[in-house]
Amino acid sequence: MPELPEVEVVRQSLNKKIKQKKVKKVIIRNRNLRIKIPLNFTRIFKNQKIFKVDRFSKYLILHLSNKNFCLIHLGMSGTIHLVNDKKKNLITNTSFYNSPVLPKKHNHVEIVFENLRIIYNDPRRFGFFQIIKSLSLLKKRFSHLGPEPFESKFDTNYVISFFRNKKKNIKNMLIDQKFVSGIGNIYASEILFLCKINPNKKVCLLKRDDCLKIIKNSRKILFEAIKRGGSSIKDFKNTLGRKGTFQKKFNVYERGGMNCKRVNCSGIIKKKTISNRSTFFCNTCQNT
DNA sequence: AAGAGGCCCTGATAGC
DNA sequence: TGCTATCAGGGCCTCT
Repeated sequence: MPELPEVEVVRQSLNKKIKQKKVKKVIIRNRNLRIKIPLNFTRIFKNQKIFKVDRFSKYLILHLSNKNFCLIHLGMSGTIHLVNDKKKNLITNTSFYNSPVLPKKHNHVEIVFENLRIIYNDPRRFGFFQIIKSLSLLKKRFSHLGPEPFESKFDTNYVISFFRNKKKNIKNMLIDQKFVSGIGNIYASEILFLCKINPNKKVCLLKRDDCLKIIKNSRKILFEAIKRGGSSIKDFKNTLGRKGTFQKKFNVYERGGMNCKRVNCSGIIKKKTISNRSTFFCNTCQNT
């Protein structure tokens, strides 16, 4: 579910709440995630301070005072809930996907602090926790990933040379984390709409100007999405939880059959499955 | 060897 | 009301 902007919103919220806090204990409710939580997992956290909460791409990184790093990936359905233990069961000012009511099913991990705990919930179990022992191993862990859109390394030279001789379509390329990290299925469609590039276009056919637009609009979309607290697709019944509002700004995603929002364009938004992922685009202004 | 497709898993929704 | 089929924001593995 979460792409870079949603993970960043969670990071900001977590960092605010648990930075410099000492872990009292970790409770494993269900070890079964994409990577099974190891038996020694709780021991590594015991009495450690969380230096800070970082992020790379769609991965959260907890910096522990014993120099270990804890990666958290939310997969498709992972959510992190902050619970204020002082006021029993009241969820505090929460991070991104929180509902004001604590989920009863699919809680996997609880990290307990003084008067506060975070609860990881994940119905589909595509997310995971992973301990990384050192900074060099952390770098190694991410070595297969391309730069984030915001990095200066993600420039025209990089994009042009990456696209050379590649027959992949641009939609699949944008969600390929080896090319660029953090863009997922929603934002790929939104970025290409701003670029006026057809998602089926083979990347080797893109011009220098197209590459420039891709860089510019990737940054623009992700930046705007973060600013608006991310995108919330499914509307939960509870309305008190804090949600993102960027879904209101979608030009194409989930707008199949509707009119194109671009001024002076009379096109209709099409939904097309590309490599088993739904893709949305305007059949008129994204015709190149 | 690049690129497409299947699969991991549960829940919500649509259609009968 | 209850069945079945389809789909969902990620990433890894396998096959061609």
